[in-house]
Amino acid sequence: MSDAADVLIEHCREAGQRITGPRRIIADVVAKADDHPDVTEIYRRVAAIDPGISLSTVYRTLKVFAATGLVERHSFAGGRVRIEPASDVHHDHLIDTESGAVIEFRSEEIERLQALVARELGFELTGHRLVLYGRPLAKVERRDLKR
Amino acid sequence: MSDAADVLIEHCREAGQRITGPRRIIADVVAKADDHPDVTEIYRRVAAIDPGISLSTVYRTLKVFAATGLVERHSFAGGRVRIEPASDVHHDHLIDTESGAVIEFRSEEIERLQALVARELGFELTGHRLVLYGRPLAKVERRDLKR
DNA sequence: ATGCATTTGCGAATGATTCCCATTAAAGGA
DNA sequence: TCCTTTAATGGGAATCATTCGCAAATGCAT
Repeated sequence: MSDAADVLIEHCREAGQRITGPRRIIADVVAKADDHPDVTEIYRRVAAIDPGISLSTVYRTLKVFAATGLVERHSFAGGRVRIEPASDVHHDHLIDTESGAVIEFRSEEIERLQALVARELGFELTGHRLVLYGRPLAKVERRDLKR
Repeated sequence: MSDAADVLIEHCREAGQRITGPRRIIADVVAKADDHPDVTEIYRRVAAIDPGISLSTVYRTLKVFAATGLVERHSFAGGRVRIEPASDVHHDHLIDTESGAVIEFRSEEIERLQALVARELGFELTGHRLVLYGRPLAKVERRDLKR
């Protein structure tokens, strides 16, 4: 049981949620995940620890965790939702279109511009979702990397 | 049958696709849509013109149009795909979290920064998806709208 | 007009996610 | 520690969007 999982559990308790066996295990799996797994994959990992835990419970628990802000639910490419433990520092994602790998990044400038754009349109920015899709540059192409 | 629909049809023909009755109607409906309807909504509008057209055909045709670059398929909030006729000028979307309305916008600066960020990470930006979520500012709140 | 490959319609199939509900198990107090 | 209350669980059915399979219909080049 990792420290990060303990943090999840603790927040969960503070949110008035019961701390159950399944939730401990799901928290543990999610806390350890650094690869944005989908729900089915989380279910697999959970089932590897306790095969008795149902898919329904995984879905429900993830929803609870998400509502409490403990995990984020992304829907990158069409279809299934992918999960990542919430981190205090917000970040966006870049998807390697060749390997499917998910790279995290953060750009203060983009963040700032988004809020600005929203305000110009008459809105208070309450959230956003930015996903970049890119093809890895060959080494030779990187030579003229500016800035 | 609008001009825009004719353009769709023409491109479709150039792409080696057969121009059928259903496709004409779907092209017409899509070309007229300025509200990012989902597939079911398009089906409703199509069926209002020719009730014989099946939902499958709508799905298939939209996929063909999308593959040919004639329409874009977004998946904003969880679940269903939403359609919009492709325009030559790229834009992103802001969702009014209170009404669900979709507002289009374009920010050259954000576009530029995205490409820059991607390059810094070692990628050539091939696409992106940016959705802002915002709450409409009350009139009184807008008074100090900067810039 | 004719032949043939594409499309279509319709219903069944899929896949992800949610719902229902009887059973089980936390949490808090006696 | 032992109840009581109430939320959580398991598992299967239900839902929703989307895709498939295939026989019948229809564009389009000849």
